[in-house]
Amino acid sequence: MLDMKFIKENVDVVREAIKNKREKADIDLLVEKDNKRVEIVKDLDRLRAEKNRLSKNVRNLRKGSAEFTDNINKSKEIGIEIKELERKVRELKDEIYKSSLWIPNIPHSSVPVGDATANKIMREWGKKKQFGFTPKSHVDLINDLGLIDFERGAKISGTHFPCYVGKGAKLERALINFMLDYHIEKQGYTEMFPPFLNNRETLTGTGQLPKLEEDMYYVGKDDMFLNPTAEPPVTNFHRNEVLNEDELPIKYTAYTACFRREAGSYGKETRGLKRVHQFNKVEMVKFTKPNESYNELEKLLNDAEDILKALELPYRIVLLSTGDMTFASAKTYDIEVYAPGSDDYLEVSSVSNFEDFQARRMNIKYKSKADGKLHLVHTLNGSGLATPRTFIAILENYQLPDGKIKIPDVLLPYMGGMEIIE
RNA sequence: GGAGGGAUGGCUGAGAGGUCGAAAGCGCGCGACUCGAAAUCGUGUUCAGGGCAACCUGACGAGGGUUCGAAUCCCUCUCCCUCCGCCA
Repeated sequence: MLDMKFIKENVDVVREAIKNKREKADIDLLVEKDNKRVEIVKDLDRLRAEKNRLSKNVRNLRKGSAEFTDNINKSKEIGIEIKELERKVRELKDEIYKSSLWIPNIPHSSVPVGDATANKIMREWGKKKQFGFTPKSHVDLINDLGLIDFERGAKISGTHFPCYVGKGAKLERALINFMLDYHIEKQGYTEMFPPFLNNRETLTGTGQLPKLEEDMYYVGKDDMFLNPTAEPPVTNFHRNEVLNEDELPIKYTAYTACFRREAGSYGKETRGLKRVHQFNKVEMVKFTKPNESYNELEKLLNDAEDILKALELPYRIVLLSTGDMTFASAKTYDIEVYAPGSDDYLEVSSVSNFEDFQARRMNIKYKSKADGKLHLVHTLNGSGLATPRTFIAILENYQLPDGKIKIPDVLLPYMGGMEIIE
């Protein structure tokens, strides 16, 4: 959510952002409504002031006197008028609030304008491995080695709900634990293990709602949603709080299962692990002071990259264009890992600065020592990393000529001594 | 699911129809003391809207009601806590 004052003073900037982000929102109607609101509030304030004067004065009047009854009658009349205006203001505020939830965040000036083709590759890391043979796809490796049972996963739940088995399950768990430990021990994040079900307020706070309601799994009986990423529960941890400036930046990391309908996004990614309804992800979330958030964004990106470096997987950093980034983000980097089996780059992480967009929705502030006032914090998050495509990258990059998989060195302690998956 | 208790400023916690935006303590800011710090003393410190200065208005979980006047009385809802039951 944007500040209404800012919107009114920068209508063109907001309009441009809506256009560049391919969103639809009637900014003119919103501004008109808020102007109307202000007009009514002015009338209301005037009436209230008058009524307060009368109420104070009534005690100086002799009970039963003409002035006394006159005062009370006038006060009652004004009271009726006030109630009517209050009702109007409440309605308007409600409409304004609901509309403003559909105004996207404004992209940072460093973000390229355009659709996905305007995305900018910032840098690449690592060397693509040269195989002396034709590398297999992860689907074949998974099936040949029996790491994931897609058919039985579909039997249990439905298609695109993979069921990891045996060494596959172990590798998945190793990956999660390795990433968590890395963020906690090497990068100073505080571990969190949040609930997987989120209420509406939580998902509105981080901006998934109202826009993405159809993309989430909904538990109607309790009006809750399975979390699509750890971002909502972890960021909302501090909803409606005033944070201590000395504690900023606050850094959390959390593993959660993530649930997404992925409606209408099939095509050629119907097989394997590239796009699934339930997957595992380790997420990092930061709360920072406003002037530090872009510096923290770069650090967050580096923290995510460190995981791929430790796993020795080649990747590249992509700066997303205005049309490709999410509703709430001001600037987003994607990290794409190289998968030789399909000779393709796969998105494994998305690292974003939301500035104060989410904080305003969630009402998260800190008290500044500089001016003694409350200010909204900036929130950031990044995956570190999503496991399915990391899993793919490990299999495809670490496959041996005989179809076995060599375990990356950093995962060895988590694999109970297993060095080769066969 | 049943029975009680509660929701007040950054935090803890008083207040029980007008003198309450709200005692006190903590925290924080500023000043004094100090080589410096701690401690101590003094002093300041809620948030939001409108003019954007004086000032006006609103907010004591949310909404509604009673009253000239509500943090304070009544109703509805939400959330939290305790006990019992149920499930694990």
